[in-house]
Amino acid sequence: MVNEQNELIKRRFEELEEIKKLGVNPYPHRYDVTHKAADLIKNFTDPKDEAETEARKSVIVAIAGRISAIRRMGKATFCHIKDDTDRIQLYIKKDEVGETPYAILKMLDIGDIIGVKGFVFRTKTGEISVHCVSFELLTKSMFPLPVVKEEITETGEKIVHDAFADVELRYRQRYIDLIVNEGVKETFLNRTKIIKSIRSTLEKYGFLEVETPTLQSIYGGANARPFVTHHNALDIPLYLRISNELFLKRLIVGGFSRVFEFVKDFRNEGIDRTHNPEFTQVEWYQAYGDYNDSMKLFEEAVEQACIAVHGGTKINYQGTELDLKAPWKRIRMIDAIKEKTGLDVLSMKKDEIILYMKQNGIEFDTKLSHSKGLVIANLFEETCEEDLIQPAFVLDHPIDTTPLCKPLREYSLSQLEEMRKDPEQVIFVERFEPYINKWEVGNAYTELNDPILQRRLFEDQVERGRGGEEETHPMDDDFIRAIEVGMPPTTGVGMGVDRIVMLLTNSVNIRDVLLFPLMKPQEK
RNA sequence: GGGGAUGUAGCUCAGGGGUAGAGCAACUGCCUUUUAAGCAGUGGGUCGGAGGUUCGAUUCCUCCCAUCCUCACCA
Repeated sequence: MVNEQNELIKRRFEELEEIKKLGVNPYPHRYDVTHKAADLIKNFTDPKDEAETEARKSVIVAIAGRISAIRRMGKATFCHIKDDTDRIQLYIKKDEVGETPYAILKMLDIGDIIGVKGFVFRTKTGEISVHCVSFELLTKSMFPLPVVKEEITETGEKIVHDAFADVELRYRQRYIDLIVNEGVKETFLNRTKIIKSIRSTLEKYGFLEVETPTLQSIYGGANARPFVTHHNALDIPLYLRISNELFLKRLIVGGFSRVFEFVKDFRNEGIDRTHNPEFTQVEWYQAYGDYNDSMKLFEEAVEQACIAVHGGTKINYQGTELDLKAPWKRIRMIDAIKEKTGLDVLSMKKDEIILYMKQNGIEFDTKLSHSKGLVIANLFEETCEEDLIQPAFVLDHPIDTTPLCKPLREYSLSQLEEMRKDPEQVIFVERFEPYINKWEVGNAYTELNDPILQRRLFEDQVERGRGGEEETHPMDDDFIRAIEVGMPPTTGVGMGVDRIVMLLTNSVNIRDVLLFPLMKPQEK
């Protein structure tokens, strides 16, 4: 916000007027850039002799960027400009650029964008620099930027002085954060690399990128509270998607055999280090495959993304060594519980499991106590998740945890009917959740394509919703019709892109990997 | 939602019941190979907001706001 009263800003307005008086447009239309800072530095070689030094002076480059530091020494000035590749030092002499340009130079500030022409040389102190023959103001900056200084010690260590550290301002004014803070831009370059890599892995296997609605009249595909909005012309409520799962499955019904989509999902829930109300997932669906196929593709996509960013599969996340090399460990949920607690939950009654949890001080959600499957899932989360550091797939979840997944293939049809009638029997489904560093980084199924069972599971969800559970799946008749038309055997995956990016960029907070994380609006 | 921490100049921070201080940035002057440039000087703050206690509050108290950490919720 420009506060006219601020002395520093007032000063810049005065300078702007003086610059205009000198006949200079502080906001010209274009500039021909011939080189980038990183290339100039990378390609520089020291001249062999005097003659070559002289010859170099006629090799003129044009470069543009934002002034990040300026050192005036009377009739000569050094400054650093930053373009999108690197920063480079400029050397400008009064008797070479002329009286008026030098007067303009005196009025330039950190933050202004300039274009310069000159030749590349190495200074006495060894820094590759551009010796300017002319320069042009390209954009006057009216807002004083934080001044971040870098010091290179004798040992080559880089010390950053007075970094722009206020996290709130960094997130709210990301443009400033990107300009002045070292490493921020790199995180987002890596984010793009990761997404590109995942996309290319999927395309390698013939997946087609598609687009499905963000505004939905029935939300679904996950258990979460949605954002509600309203369409004026139709006078109906609409929901921002919590998932695109049901639409991608409709496309499989429609005859696409492999589809994927990177999407923003919106969930009206709490905000913390790993949750933002809007977040990015990539979901993919593969006809004729099962969850084993999805596991292979998932671990390959993450492994490749890691290689794209780090050149290898080993990373250090906040002090934890992780190896993302495929294949990852696979473990059934009930085996994980047995490994950790020694319990064989299948042979225990629901109430025995609950009693065990109470006796052992294990956090227990009483809202879920009506179902043995949910109690088992609850026990798993409270006891096993904390050990899932290295990448692992946790397989075969209780059916009550999701209405969209197919039961294990080992059950016969009649067996399933029997099991449904007995509340002490738990039906498991072909679902897996990949874990890295204790985080769920995705969710996948052998997709349910039995329309009768699908309808029944939705009805169960609606029933549970009436019973007080807050986040149950709504009925979606059109989706059931699509399943009735016939969806081939299919497997599908959702991957939490933001969490993958956090892991691969060593970021502590999801906000560090979102360019513009949600912030409360500011007063005034 | 509970607990803890923080909020002082454009930035990074110190201070502390008597209306504020440093470094960088800004401004003036000197300086034609400097680099956290240097030297000399100058200006800049309703100390997050609202109340209260007090002769007096930026400092103590209460409430509010924002941010961070943490727990809960969100599988």
